[in-house]
Amino acid sequence: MAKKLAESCGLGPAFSVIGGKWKALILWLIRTEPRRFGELKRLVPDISEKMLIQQLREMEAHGLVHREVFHVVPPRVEYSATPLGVSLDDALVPLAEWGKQHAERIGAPQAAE
Amino acid sequence: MAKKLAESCGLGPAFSVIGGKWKALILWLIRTEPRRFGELKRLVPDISEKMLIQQLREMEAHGLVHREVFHVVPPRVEYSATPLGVSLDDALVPLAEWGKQHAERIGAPQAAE
DNA sequence: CTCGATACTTACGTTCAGGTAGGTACCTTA
DNA sequence: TAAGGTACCTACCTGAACGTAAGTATCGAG
Repeated sequence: MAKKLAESCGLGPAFSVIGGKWKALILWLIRTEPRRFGELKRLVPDISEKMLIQQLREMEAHGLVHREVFHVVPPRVEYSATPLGVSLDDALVPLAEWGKQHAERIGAPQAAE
Repeated sequence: MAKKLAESCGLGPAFSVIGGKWKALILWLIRTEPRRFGELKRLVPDISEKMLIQQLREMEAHGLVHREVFHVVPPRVEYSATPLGVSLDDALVPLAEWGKQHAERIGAPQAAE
């Protein structure tokens, strides 16, 4: 299969883990500090709760995200980046830089601030 | 439209340009040397002709790929990476490295408590 | 005058990521 | 009793991405 080829450049595994519409953004947001579920919802208002949970669960299964539950009166759950998650985010930086530099040249679907 | 997301981390534009199943692989293949259409077909046997042409055209429109036609007896078309394409491929390298290093860990995701 | 090789093009079908809308369970405050 | 906040879960639906298969045009070889 072509997978051999794809894996030869390592992008296959990487994309399988940060691919999709939201994961990179979520990882970026929890990279510096733990975030609560509702906090992430507010930070990414366009995401549905279903997608948010789904992406978080997948990233947790991949070892990128740590989930910590506090059994307190109003439920409290915090998501944070694991070392693996941080390393992935680091690997994403050059790509993000490239995107920033060439955003205009591309018909960027990126909302300006 | 989602504004701010102050962390508009440039990944949007980047992903819009190398996202999808095949583009990164194609870029990788034409990065070092020009490749003919049929050659790419052979190098990526799992891709359909339709997808190959489609991805190449989109990348050409984004300025990542240069297309050169030779009006010869059996038609000959060569695709090569533009400087922009090369710069994108460079930005992809750390991600590819990450993918290589953690390929196995991802293949077998473990849920730890 | 058909065959194979080139590089596409087109119509149609399927799959799946992502979106919508509602519900659950718990506790607190009033 | 009811409203409101937390963090989820579930079924259903849509649309774009992706795939399949066939057709087009040109030419030289046989």
